[in-house]
Amino acid sequence: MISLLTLTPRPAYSAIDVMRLSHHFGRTLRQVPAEADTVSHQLLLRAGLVQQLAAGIYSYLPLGWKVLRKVEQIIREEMDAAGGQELMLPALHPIEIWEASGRLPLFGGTVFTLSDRRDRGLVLGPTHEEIIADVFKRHVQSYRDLPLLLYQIQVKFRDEARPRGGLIRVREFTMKDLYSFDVDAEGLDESCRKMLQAYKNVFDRCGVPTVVVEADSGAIGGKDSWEFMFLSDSGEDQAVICSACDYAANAERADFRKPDVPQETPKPVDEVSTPGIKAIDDLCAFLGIAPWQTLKAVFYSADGQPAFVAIRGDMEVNETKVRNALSAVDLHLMDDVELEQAGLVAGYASPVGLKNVKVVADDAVPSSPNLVGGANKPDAHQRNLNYGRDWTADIVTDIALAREGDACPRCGSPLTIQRAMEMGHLFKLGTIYSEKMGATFLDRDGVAKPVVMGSYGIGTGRLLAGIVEASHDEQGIIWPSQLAPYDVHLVALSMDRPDVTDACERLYEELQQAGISVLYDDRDESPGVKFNDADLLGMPLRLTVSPRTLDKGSVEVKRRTEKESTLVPVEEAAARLQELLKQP
RNA sequence: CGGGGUGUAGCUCAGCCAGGCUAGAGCGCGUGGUUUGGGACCACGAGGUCGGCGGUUCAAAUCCGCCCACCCCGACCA
Repeated sequence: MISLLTLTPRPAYSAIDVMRLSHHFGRTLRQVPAEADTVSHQLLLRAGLVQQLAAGIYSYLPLGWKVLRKVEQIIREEMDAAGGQELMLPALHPIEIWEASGRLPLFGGTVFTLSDRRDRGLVLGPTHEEIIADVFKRHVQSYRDLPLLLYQIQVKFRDEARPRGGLIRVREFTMKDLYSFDVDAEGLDESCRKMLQAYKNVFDRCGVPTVVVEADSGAIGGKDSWEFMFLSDSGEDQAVICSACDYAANAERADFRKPDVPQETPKPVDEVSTPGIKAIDDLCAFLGIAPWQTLKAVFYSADGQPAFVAIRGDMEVNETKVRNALSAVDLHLMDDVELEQAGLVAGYASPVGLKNVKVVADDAVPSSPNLVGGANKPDAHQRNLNYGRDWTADIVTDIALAREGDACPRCGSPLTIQRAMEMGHLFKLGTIYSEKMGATFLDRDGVAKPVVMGSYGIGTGRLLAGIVEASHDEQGIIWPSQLAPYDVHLVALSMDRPDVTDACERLYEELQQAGISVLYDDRDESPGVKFNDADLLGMPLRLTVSPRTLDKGSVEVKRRTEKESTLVPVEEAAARLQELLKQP
């Protein structure tokens, strides 16, 4: 064994030791920056992990980057364990590939587009299904090559209408996307199961509690999709969760049992004067009836076409369901101008006798007799409207929004609604991309078939925000030990005391020799500053060395998660820390 | 895109309504000194196109107009 003394002295150019806080880049903030609203955003800024450049565009500073890389490493390990193979795809895409898939309009304005010097159209990739399908089709010909799981961890760009919440919703973001390729639906099921487990592992290892919910697949497409949701008030999504069984869904997608209404024989239609009465509540009060006895009309513009949406008065419209029912990209409530152009009278509209307007009715409407609806003229309503007899819809399907207290579609117990952050999303794409992109393989019988695809994403920056949301206290971040930038925060009190600095230097070396990473606060700061920074930065263990502890031949060890500290003899400190690091 | 809010020093903000000296405070930063177990103290100091452009005025951080940026709610969104 070579003695340490025989090693060449450190060359001068490596003299900056960045694990000493005096040299470490990035500073802590005492005050909360005004722009930060959510807890994670505040802590990420205060601890000096990230810095904002523009709306939804962030720099990662050394400490934040270190953690992000650990997050990526966990993801990488779980993807590899599931049989995934990592590759790297371009961020810059020729616009033609997006035109080929026909998906550009679906993304609308959220795709960043640009031109090269020859005026060719390019896209800053918002996601990579098209690109991976292209890679696939050039390399895979046979069913023997399947199943196949390919993934990438890289930057993507989406010009979000509204970035928000620090890292929760950004415009330039790093995302892990894994794409699965299978011969058939059963294969896809299996790949999807693998990913469900892999995702569960990732979030468990990151210390973020998640629930799996049924989701809407939006612009990514496909038949089924699930989201991993972290229930948090800082989230921008709403999760509908059954209070009794395991039903859980994104509010965009959630179903519920609609209350049955008494069946009665249809009565004759009868017009009633309702001056100034427009809202359902007013109508009910005026006529002395309940909301479920009314028919509510809501007007949307769906890709520029007027749509009349009819739903019973005791329910609200779920716009995502309407959008899906109409296969529309853009859906918005009609404004006054659009209403007038379509010849509709807000507050008194009725589907009866309506022409040239697409009518969508909720599926509870046909079984709800004798409803009160508008008369298609001001200040009047009609009683006893009956679906089938008086009017029909172009589409009858579920378009109702699940609300707090509604009955679970599975067990009938009350549903709860909670704010949530979408941590991961799994899509069963099927063959929609492979057909458009010509990604086929030859099956056992030599027949070319479109490959069955799945896509599975995790936003790494958002996950970082979720980790901080899930693990912090009043004082700052509490890193799960597997993600902490350093294992130990070494705090020297009284830097002017040689016994303190000597002990710290020895411990600093000794711990590193033992494979423990150390952030050493060697600054000439007061104890309060150092302790507060240690709490804010959130390393799992704090090791304090001061004249007071050295008088007892000891140093002080404290877990970030605990209030109390313990004195440990200096010579036992390294062993003790090592032991503590092994226990979660 | 609709609604609301905010732009003054690295950060948090006051000053603006009621125009008027070299534009302020706290924190942070630099120098020197005193301190040292939960964001210490003293002294001195550096640091500002008052978001931008235009207008009104003898005079604009302050009043008016246009624009831009950022934040929040909604729409939209993986």
